[in-house]
Amino acid sequence: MATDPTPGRGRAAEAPLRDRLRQRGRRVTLQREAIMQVLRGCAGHIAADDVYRRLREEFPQINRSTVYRTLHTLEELGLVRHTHDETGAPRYHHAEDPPHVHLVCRGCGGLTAVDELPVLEQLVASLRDRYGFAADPTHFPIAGTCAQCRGRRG
Amino acid sequence: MATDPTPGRGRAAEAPLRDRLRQRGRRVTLQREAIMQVLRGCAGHIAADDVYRRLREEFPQINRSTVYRTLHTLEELGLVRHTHDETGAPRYHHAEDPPHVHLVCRGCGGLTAVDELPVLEQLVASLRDRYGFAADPTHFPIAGTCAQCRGRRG
DNA sequence: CAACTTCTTGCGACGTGTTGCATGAGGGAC
DNA sequence: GTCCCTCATGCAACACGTCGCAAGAAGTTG
Repeated sequence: MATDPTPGRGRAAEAPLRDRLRQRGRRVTLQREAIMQVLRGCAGHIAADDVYRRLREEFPQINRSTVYRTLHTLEELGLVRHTHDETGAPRYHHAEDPPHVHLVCRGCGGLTAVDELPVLEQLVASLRDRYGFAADPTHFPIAGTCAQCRGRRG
Repeated sequence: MATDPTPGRGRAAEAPLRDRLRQRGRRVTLQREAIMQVLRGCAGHIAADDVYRRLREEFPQINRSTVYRTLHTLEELGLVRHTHDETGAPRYHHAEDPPHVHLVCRGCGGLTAVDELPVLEQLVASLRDRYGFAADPTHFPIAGTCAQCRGRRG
């Protein structure tokens, strides 16, 4: 891939990737830049295979395992994170996306995003006090049954 | 459901399966009984594919998709449940196993089982009040970093 | 017990994710 | 620019999980 001349997404955004790769003795490759580009241009969460499919349109020779391995690498570098959807499948997102918790209904599959919940912070504090455990409650969703599905049958 | 008076694993334990299947117009098959038997004889959580592998020793002709479909069926009947491990992969267990939450460390993979945590109940109550959402905090683990891994690098 | 209905199973193919290995490319030294 | 070392990529094969379909079996009716 050539460098990106587009005005919308400035090339300055690519610096963190190059810097972090070099800091750790890893290499800067076209594939890594392209994959990071997809994550940057993606509003919410995205499945690894969707990243692969998007890239194939532009780079038909790119390999699935390169995409999967690169996502792990970018996560190690702290540029990308993943959470899990309602089935437990991984979903990737840019590391700077604001954190939030998902409530997922096992009846209808409905999703609710929760940005703030004081009790959640109390839970995190309690786990830190009792177990020395630094919890990240955004990594997995919280499963349950939504109001509508509760009303419907139980 | 009939109570099971057998101390070991008596055949009375099979009655709930047959009853529930018939109640819903589903059929009683050897495969279903064998799969339920594996879950009953399994202390903790088990991967679907491990159920399959165990059954193959006794029933070499059994098919992988039968096992997967049957686990879903047994879950519909309320006899089996699944949670998710630290990678998000499903883990099955007998429905009567006592519920608990898993803390999973993303550094070392270490697991801590939490039986009681008052703040967790407050969280469940809060989600019910604010969203009408009946949360099951045992379904997904809580990801984070354990005390040792925090000390090591962070 | 024989016929019939329809649920279940086994099979094959596919989707998503991982791994081992040979080839290819990044980047440092000169 | 060239050499060289090592990392990264592409490929092929595998592991786990799902789906559509035809054959088989559970259970019902007479």
